[in-house]
Amino acid sequence: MVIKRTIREQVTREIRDELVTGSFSAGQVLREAELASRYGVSRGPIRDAFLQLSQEGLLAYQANRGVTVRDAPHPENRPFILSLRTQIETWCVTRGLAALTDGGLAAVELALISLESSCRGGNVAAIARDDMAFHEAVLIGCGGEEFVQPWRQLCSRMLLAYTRLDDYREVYDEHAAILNPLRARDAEAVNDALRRNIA
Amino acid sequence: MVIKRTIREQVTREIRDELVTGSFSAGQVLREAELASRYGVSRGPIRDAFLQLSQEGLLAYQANRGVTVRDAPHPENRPFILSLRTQIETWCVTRGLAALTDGGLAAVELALISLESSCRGGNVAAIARDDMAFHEAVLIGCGGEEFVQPWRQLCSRMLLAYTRLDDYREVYDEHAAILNPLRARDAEAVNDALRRNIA
DNA sequence: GCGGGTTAGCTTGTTAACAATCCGCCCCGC
DNA sequence: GCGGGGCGGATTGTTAACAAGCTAACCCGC
Repeated sequence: MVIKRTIREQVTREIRDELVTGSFSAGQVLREAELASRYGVSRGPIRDAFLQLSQEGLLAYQANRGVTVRDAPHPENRPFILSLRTQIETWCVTRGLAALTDGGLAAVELALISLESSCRGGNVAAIARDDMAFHEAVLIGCGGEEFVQPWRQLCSRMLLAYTRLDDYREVYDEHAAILNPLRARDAEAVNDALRRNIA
Repeated sequence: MVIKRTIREQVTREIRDELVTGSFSAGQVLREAELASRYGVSRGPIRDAFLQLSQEGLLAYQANRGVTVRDAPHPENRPFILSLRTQIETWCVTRGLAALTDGGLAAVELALISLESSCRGGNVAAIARDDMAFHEAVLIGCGGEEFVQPWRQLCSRMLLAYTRLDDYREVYDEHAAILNPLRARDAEAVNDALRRNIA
């Protein structure tokens, strides 16, 4: 089944992937018209994507002057950002794991399958996307919908420094280690695995 | 001096104010055309505003089905959200207060003046706006630009439950109590005042 | 009466043209 | 040579028309 998406969503995802894989260099100015012709669409959806990616922290927006590619968070700040991210995930698990439904668990399992396939393929952008999607599935499964948006914002800019891709196998293993205690509803074990994966 | 802004920014602010003051009820569907004619602009900027406010967590966006007004965070989650917010602010102060420039301090002072005026006027939306602007000025003054966006996302949805407005005077006093130790570059005292204000 | 398909309308998504703004360059006066 | 004003190209901001999708009411067969 091919998922029908709006052009804005496709374009946003394309640009985000290019940003994560480093196709654009930090500080570079992105022109609406250029990307519009590259993707074969009009400037409207490109503008929407720029606006959204600015909110995600990947682009910096200035009125009448376009958007520039942002840099990864300052190295000094990264541990703190990861700490906030960890707190959100573990807090949601602690509070909501007991209420995880079979459907929620299935969503996490699907995310892991997709991640495995991406790791095999070695596509950096896909791995980064599936990595986040996995954690997001855990969050939502544990009733943390409220935290998805701020959580995503904390994560996305860190993706500009997504460097742990020397060993794809390890990425998969770490997430598999999260899924197992999840099945057993063992919150403490899940949180330990989460901390190991994020840190 | 009248600040020249783009229509999108004006409209975004107007709608945000209406959301904060409760002009729209949670769950209500907002129609692009209706707001466009109300503000006398075309649908374009309204769409942009919807997209941005969805990212801020005030609206829920569904493709082809428009946006609905979101509710304030679940009461159970609020203390944790406030905790995250407090951590960001105090961490930035601890790390960056020493580097606060005179210009940065002046920005905070200006924000306090604006807040005082809004408290006098009793305009809820303006108070909420200036309240956030004050904290944002502190963040930026302490070199926390990197955290402004996630911080803002944590705050904005809490504004849907902005209920401490029975005593405007107290709002002002609490912020004045933050500014004083800021002048003296006393990080610990600033953080204490911040915690008292946020909690 | 009831269920399913169809259609009409309303709403959002996309496009391309037009307006406003910005930036760099050149020219002119000094 | 140097600084300021303004001109021109390029880019973003806004608009209105058009396309696509969803919703709900209606009709028809059973």
